[in-house]
Amino acid sequence: MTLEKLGNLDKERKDAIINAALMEFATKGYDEASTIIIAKNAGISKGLMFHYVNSKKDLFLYLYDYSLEIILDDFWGSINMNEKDMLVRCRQIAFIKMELLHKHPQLFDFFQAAIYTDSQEVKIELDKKGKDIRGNSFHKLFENIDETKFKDNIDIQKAKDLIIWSLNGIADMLQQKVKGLTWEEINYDQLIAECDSYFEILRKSYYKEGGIENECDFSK
Amino acid sequence: MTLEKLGNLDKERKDAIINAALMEFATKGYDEASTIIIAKNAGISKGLMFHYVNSKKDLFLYLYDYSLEIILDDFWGSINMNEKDMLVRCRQIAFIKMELLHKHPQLFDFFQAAIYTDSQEVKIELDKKGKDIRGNSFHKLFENIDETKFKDNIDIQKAKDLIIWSLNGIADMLQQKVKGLTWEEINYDQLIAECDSYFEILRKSYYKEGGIENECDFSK
DNA sequence: TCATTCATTTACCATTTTGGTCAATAGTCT
DNA sequence: AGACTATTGACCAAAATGGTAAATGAATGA
Repeated sequence: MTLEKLGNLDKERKDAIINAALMEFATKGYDEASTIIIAKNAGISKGLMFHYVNSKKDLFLYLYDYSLEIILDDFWGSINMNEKDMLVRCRQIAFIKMELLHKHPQLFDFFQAAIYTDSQEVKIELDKKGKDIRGNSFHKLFENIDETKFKDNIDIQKAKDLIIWSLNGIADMLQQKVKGLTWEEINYDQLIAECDSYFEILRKSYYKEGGIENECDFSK
Repeated sequence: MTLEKLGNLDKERKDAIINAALMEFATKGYDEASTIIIAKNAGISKGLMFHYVNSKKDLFLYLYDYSLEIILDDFWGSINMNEKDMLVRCRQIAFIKMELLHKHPQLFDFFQAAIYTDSQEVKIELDKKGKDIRGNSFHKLFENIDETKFKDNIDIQKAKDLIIWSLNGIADMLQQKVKGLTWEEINYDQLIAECDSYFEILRKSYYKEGGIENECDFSK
């Protein structure tokens, strides 16, 4: 979804509209979101806003693509896919996710609202896009992993699953601890330490013993 | 939240109202749900429905308590808390959850809608109740666990966390596989086998070696 | 048969809110 | 001044909402 008129705007106004819309949709959901409030918070009249965006629906879908692009670009720009150690990559993912959450809190809030919206008007098209992402991006995350590090007596694919699920848990925990805090209030070192202690256990659990210290580099 | 008038009704009509309301709220969310549709699907007029339930809000909160009670009773009635083996208990939880999902699909759908509703009208009271449950019930789930089975060189609490997160993943996987299928279409044995292969890995990963066969009883 | 009481319906309401439009205005450049 | 664009805000038709209360129907009892 592209909005020509909005795209050719000075950055300031464009951002004002986008931010106002993100916030409104994030807090109220699609149906309850009011176009007049968006316009007001963007500092323009409703009439002008509808001059830039053809309809509420288009604006919403535009925001979805826009947010997704920013987040995904940021994500794939941050992650080092040369790292073949599954656990180190997981560690990266956990922290990148946390950082993204802090860098773009509105975007994440918007996404949560977008995903759980019931509105028939946008749900179908949202589902379509969602499927693509989960299909495309997710399994890319764990491609090219060095499987020789895993213990021999376990099913490696299933072990990977378990690690991914554990990663989800760790990331959620991080997210909860960080929620609402400012960047300065966070004790980053402590967070890293706690996080690493979990990965340490995962390593002991799923990797072969020996050759640990030198092979597995936990530095970022 | 109790609704006197509704409680003193013949079961048939009461159920009709409850089911109609559950479905409507589940599919549309609180705000979008229409009282007239609920009444119609329950086979009565709107006027009569408002004679039984004072307001839309009361009906919604009543359903929340009602659903929760049914599910929790069923859950705690099914689980064997004498089982001290963490992994066996997890296995129980996974399957009970799956069974509950099949027994009361409407209730789960309703809950999902209820939890993710944005409506200011009910959100506050919902949050209140939600906190109680997570605080009370959840940590009860993993009380009284035999910790001697865990490996000595790892932090047991963290290992428990990792197992719980893995359980979440396993349960979600089960849920997805079972979604939409009828009870007969499900290859239960295969599901159990797959599930157990994950728990097998978890056992190898987090428990001490030896004494496995006889100590860990995977029969239900 | 009539009256009373209950269950139920139906017509109605007051209000709110919505996304979207368009004629009028203000501002800017030549 | 005149031409052109950017911007406003009053206005709309329509829907749909939760809730009410008078009217109707059914059942009971004398």
